[in-house]
Amino acid sequence: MQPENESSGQHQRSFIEEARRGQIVAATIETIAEIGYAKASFVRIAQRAGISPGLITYHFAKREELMKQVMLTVHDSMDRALSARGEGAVSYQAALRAIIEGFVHYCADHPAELIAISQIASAARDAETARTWATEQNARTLTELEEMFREGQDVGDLRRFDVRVMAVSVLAAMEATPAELMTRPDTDVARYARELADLFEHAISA
Amino acid sequence: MQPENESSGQHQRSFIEEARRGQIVAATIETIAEIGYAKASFVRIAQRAGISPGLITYHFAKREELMKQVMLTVHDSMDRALSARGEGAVSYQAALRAIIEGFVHYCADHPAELIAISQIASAARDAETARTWATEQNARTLTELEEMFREGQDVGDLRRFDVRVMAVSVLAAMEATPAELMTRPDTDVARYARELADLFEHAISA
Amino acid sequence: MQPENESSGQHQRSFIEEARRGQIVAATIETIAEIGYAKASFVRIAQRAGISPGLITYHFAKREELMKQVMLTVHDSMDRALSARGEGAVSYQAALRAIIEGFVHYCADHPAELIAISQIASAARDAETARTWATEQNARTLTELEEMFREGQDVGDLRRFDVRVMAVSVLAAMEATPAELMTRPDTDVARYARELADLFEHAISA
Amino acid sequence: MQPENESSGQHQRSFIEEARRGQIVAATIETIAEIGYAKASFVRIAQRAGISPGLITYHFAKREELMKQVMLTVHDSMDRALSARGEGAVSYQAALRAIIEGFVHYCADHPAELIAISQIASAARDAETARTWATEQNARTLTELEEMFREGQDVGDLRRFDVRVMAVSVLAAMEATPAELMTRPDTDVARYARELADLFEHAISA
DNA sequence: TATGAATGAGAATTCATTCAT
DNA sequence: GATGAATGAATTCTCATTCAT
Repeated sequence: MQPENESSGQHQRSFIEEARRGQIVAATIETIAEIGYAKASFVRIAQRAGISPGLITYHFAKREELMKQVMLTVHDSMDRALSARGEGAVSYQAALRAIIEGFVHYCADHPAELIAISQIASAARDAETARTWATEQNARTLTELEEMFREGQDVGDLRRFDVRVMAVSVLAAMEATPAELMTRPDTDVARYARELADLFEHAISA
Repeated sequence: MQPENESSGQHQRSFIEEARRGQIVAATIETIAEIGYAKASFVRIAQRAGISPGLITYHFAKREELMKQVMLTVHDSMDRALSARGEGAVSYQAALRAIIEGFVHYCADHPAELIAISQIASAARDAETARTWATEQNARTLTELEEMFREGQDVGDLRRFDVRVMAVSVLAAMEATPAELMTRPDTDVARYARELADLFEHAISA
Repeated sequence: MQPENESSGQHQRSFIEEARRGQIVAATIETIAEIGYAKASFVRIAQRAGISPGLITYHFAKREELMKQVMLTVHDSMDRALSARGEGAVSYQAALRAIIEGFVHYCADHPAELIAISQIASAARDAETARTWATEQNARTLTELEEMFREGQDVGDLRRFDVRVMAVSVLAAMEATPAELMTRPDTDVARYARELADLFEHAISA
Repeated sequence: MQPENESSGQHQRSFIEEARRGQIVAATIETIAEIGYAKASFVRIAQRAGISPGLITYHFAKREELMKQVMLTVHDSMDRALSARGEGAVSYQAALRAIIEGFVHYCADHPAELIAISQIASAARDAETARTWATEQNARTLTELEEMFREGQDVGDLRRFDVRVMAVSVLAAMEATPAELMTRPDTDVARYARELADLFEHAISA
């Protein structure tokens, strides 16, 4: 059992512990990407990490905790990557383009991460909290997109359309990217990103 | 001995056998929709169908085969529903609209089916062939869409865009529908369908 | 998974199922008696019963259920043995004597059963419900003894003493019997029973 | 290397070592009393003591040794408490009363200790030697009681009864006290002690 | 055809104990 | 003396699949 600080909740982690957790998370991502969530047992993950299965439980009290950490880690990494691009967009069209192109490029650069979180998100087994978190995260993203579209409509930059439908479709199209890039590894990523942004630029503009 | 239900042998099925298979498939769909793929064990499915677990194996040599049959059955049902609407479209825009609206309405009318196939498609456990088949089916659908778009561009009805990106996005947006309808049960389906079609009409038109 | 009838709760058991359950309960009693509760794993119990460990889970959904069934089975057997003796006691002293002597003789005849339930009752692991049930059963027994003593006092047959203390002590003394008989296998059981009854006859009589 | 803490070697313990052992024993008692023997892992005990799990093994070569030390410590504490009361008993009845009342009051004053040793005594896991020692200790106590009763009978102060049965029953009734006090926290301890002593005074007197 | 008892190969999880630091 | 990361064996439980009936 891990010395989880019951009171405050967080338990100050040592350097070595943080490193192990990172290593385990990385091994989990790779394993899921390679053999799929359902076959990604602790034994398999541990083999890849070169540790004993028990050590995973030592660092992550439950399988759920590990999976949630994978989610958090990947989303965090993605957020950092996207926020860099998002700065300084001069129009609603440009802002959406930044989001879409940023996401596509992130997918191209981190395929395993994307596969992992998508599989965890749709896994039924020992991923309840991770899935819940992902759902909430998704809801937040949708709300932000809706808000952006609504603003654009209010100032007259965007045509009148159902902002919810648009937001859902944009997100769906972005999330289809990893599978597409995996299916067709020769895809010209920059072009794909540009075309996807073009598509929705036409869809939102008057 | 069992009926050989593999590819080559094919084995002419009796009426009662066909009926049982249909019953089992239906019970599988309901079970997955209700408790999720991971918990949909043979015992659970058999309970719902009112039969013994052994009988499932008798009719479907492997779990995979059952799941693949679920996929085939649902897609077949969906194809029949869509082809009815698709007839007599007078433009590429109208044809796409027929597909999109048909799909959305199908989702609203058959939620369990959609949940089932989406869970099977993203399950790694004992769904290899089903997933492979779904992937191929997806590829066929994409190709058809691409072809349609290309024709529209060639005759000058549609603007120049990357037909692959468009096809992937259309499919992704459609497949996001079931989750959206589940999350927001009060959605006005007809309006959602119309708006989604509008979106892509703007995206493809010059 | 076992076809546990969720609605009514009970699930009509077949003859063969009942037989297996009985066999597993018997093997559990023997195993606990021999190597102790904590070492009585499913593997050990199954070995003794000559079945596979999985079969135990098949018949008893949780370890707890098995342990509770052991409790119920033993108490039921004991009740049948005691009620035979209890009939026709002509005084409060005689009634208590019947209980005490009956219990002691049962201990002598079924040592393994007694060891098993005592270990389960004091086990912390996967015996929550069984322990709870035993506690309640104990409480009921104590209440019955108290009631009997109170009546005897009211009619003037018994001296005035704290009925609770007496009930607790009688029960404790009886439950100490199995360990004593185990420690000293040469004990003259009939004499032991008689002496124990004598002891409490002196204790309760004026 | 560790301090040899086995029988023969014995190893003169330093002050700090003695202090640590005492601290660990105390933490063990508290932990078992609070969460039960089965859940009282080294990690839990160490948390309560504010030390690392490894340190427990450092001071107690095996888990068994720790549990035995708990037994020894509690019994020692109890012996000191009882011997104070036992001085100056002027009759066999008075001597027995001193023992019984002393024990009951000790139970009321040190509930955690009693819970701990009773759980250890009935635990099968890693408590073999502790249990063995407790059994022997019990045997010694029984022998002393028997001896006392025999003397009383020889001088004619006590009636003729089976001294073994009486000793076993007295001990059993005493050992039932902690559970009773736990079940009924409002019990008047002094009264309970007096009544229990009364009970056996009647049982042994002519 | 159909049953359902039985198997056996995993799965996650727990934890005393070890050992490099 | 003390730490705490790491191990590895053991545990219960799940379930597709088999097979005697």
